[in-house]
Amino acid sequence: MLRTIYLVEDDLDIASLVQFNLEKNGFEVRVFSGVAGVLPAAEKSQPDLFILDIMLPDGDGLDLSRDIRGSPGLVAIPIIFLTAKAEEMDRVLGLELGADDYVTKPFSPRELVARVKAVLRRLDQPALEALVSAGDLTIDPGAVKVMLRGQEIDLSATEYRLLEYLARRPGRAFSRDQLLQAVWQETRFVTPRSVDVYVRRIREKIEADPENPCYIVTVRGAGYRFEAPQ
Amino acid sequence: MLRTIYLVEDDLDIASLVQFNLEKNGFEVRVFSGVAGVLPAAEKSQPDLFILDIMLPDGDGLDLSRDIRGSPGLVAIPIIFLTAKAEEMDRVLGLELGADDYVTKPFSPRELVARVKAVLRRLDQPALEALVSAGDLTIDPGAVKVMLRGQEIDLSATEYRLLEYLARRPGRAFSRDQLLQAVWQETRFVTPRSVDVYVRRIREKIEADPENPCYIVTVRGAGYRFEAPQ
DNA sequence: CAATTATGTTACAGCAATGTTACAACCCGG
DNA sequence: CCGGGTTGTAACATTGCTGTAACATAATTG
Repeated sequence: MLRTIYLVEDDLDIASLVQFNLEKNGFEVRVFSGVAGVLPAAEKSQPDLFILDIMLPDGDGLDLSRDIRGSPGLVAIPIIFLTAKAEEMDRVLGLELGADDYVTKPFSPRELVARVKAVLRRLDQPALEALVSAGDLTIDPGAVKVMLRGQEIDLSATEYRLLEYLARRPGRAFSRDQLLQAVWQETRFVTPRSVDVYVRRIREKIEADPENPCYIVTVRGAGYRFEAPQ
Repeated sequence: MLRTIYLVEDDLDIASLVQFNLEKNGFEVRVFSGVAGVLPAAEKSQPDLFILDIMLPDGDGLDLSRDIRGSPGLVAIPIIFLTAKAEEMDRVLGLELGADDYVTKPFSPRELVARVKAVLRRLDQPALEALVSAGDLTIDPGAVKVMLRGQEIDLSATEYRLLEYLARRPGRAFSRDQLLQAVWQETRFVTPRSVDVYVRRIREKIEADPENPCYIVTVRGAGYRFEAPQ
């Protein structure tokens, strides 16, 4: 999907540099050299992201962002600020206008592109990032991290995916084949028995007593089920 | 259904920005600028979700969450934390306060709204497969689990399949051959008398008095029938 | 009431499902 | 190209399920 970015920047050197780099990365860029005209255009064409310089000849990027946040159709569109000085950055933070990120000049075009992608990626995946908790266990899908009583647990990629899949669907039993289908993408060359081995490995890491598991319980004849203990 | 969210945040700019965005998405928002008064109000009106800033003028959001988790009426209500720094996030996870998610400042209103929705959606996701109930007995086909007066009953795979088959068709009698056909796939090598044995085993596990069964009753000359007692 | 038939009950041998361990192939970063 | 970690499988161990037979008991019949 083609993403459109509104870049509001009066310095033409910077503007064309940024524009070039963003377009090279597959974004459509529309450049404004001042506050004027941004809001009406945005309300019409609904960009995917704003990059706002703070100091502009005909106004203030912060005021513009306030207008954006005040417009019902634009309130949710992410904003990245460009600031020349640290003090300005403090103002951005202080105002808590829902800035999604900020970059201080001088900046590298690559860094800015990376941040643009990060912000858009983050907004694409919000539902997947909510914490999953059960008993002493907390899974942070955003960080791809598992905590047990405050201690980080080291899991391999497959172990993590299997645990997350089960923990997101607590109380439901899944057959080995279902798990292979969901957690492994290629089910053809993988034995259902591999699931047993991975369940064992996870139990070793998260269960107080791996012989009497309370998180991933065996459902004889059916498969495995994740349970929130107690 | 109108969902009520308690927002505890001392920065009025942030609070009103969040309030505006949540209300725009159909939530009712009640704003508190500090810890004081939150708990009594919550115990009265039972909000659907808390959003807690961690640093507050008159206390600590973490302490407040501890109180929420300690109150019987509020223990299950989800909490999303607002944190200024990543280190604070680790504290949230480390303390095992049952956080459902966290958002670090600066955040975009859209992201926060998305996370609120994700948390609420996750909570009212019921088992996809409907429960089968009869008397003190509840069968959860999704979990492949049988509960008797709230206690989980341990059944073997065949015992479970037979009980589920009968319980889904209460009041109807089935011959041993019919049951073999339905519950066992291979009827050729199995004696009809095996059904008797399995009925006995199930009775031992679910009947108060296995000699006077009230769930699986014998229909002399015909087979067995499941009944909802009382 | 005895004979007959249907169902209940128990114990057990065989075996299928799962647990467990070790290992070879593989991948990936240094 | 080397070393550490990951991955999937095989092989063995173990658990407890499974179905049957044999006997016990209850219901039905004449």
